[in-house]
Amino acid sequence: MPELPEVEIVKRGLDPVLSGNKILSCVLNRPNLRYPFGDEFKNIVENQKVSSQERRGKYILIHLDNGYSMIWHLGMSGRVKIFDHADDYAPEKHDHVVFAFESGACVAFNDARRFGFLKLVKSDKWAQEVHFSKMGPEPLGNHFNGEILAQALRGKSSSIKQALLDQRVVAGVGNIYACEALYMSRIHPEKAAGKISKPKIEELARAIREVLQTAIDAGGSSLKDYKHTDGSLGYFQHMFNVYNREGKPCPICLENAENECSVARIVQGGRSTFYCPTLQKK
DNA sequence: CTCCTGTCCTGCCGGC
DNA sequence: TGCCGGCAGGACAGGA
Repeated sequence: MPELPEVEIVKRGLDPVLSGNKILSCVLNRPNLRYPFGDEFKNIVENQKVSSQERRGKYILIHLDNGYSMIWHLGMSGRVKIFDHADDYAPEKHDHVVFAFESGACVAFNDARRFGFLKLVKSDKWAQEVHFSKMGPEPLGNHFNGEILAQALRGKSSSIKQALLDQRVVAGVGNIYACEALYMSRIHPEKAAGKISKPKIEELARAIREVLQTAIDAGGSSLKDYKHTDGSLGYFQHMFNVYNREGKPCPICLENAENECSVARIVQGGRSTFYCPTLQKK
C-alpha cells in the first residue's frame, strides 16, 4: 500500500539517521523476503558508511561507500521503524531485518506479507535493474507534464486506471492515488487510456502532481513524530476523497446539494477502484 | 509489441 | 466463542 508519498516520507525519516552513518550490524531474521538475501548480504553491508540515499518511484536506494547500493521496497505491508537509541528497540513480529548504526540509532524493516524486499546491487548498475530500467518519469520531477503523460498513454487500449498503475507510464502511483487523481480530474476510471482528450490529460497530470504533493505535505508535517515514519497510512487516510469510501457522498457533491452522490466501487484487473459516478462520466 | 492472468503472503473480517 | 473462507494488493513472470 505504500505509494510514492508514503515512501518519500519514509525516506525523509531515514535521511538524518543514514547520512554519513556507518552500519555496524545487519541482522537478517530470515533468509529471504521477496528475494533471497544471499550469503554475502550481511558481509557487504556491515561496517559500511552510507554515502547517500534517494527515492525512485516506490523504491528507496541506499548507497554505500563500498560501491554497493541497497534497494528497499515496502511492497504491500512494509514498514520502517526508526529508533534514535538502540535501547528503545523492542523486537516485534515480522521485523525481518534490523540495522544498528555507529550513531547508536537502529532501523528495523518490518513486513507482514513479505511482498517487499531488500536487494543489493552495484551502485553504478542500479538503474539497469528490472525494477527501474523501464520505469516512467517521476511525477513530481521536472520531466513530467501533460505532454509526457499523453505520449505514454497514446494508443493504449487498457483503462486509464490500469494505465496509471503501470510504473512504465508514471512512477510511484498506486491504487489509492490513481483513484484520487482520476477523481480530481473527473475522468472515468474505465475510460480507454488512449482515448482521453489532451486537455483532460493535462488536467490528469496536474492532478497526479497535486494529489501526491498534498499527501507528502501531510505526511511531512507529522514527520517530527518518528513513529509516523513507518510508512503506515494512518495520517494520510483522512484525506482520501473516494478511496475506500464506497457508498459515501464525495466531498464535491456534498458541497453541491443538487448532486445525488454515492462513491462507487468496481474491480479492474483484480483491484478495487473507487470513483464518483456523478462527476466522473465515461 | 500489448494485454491479461496467476502468483507470492498474512492479517483481518464476516458468516455460521 | 472459534474456525474458516475469502479478500486485499505491488509487481513480476509467462501466456495469449
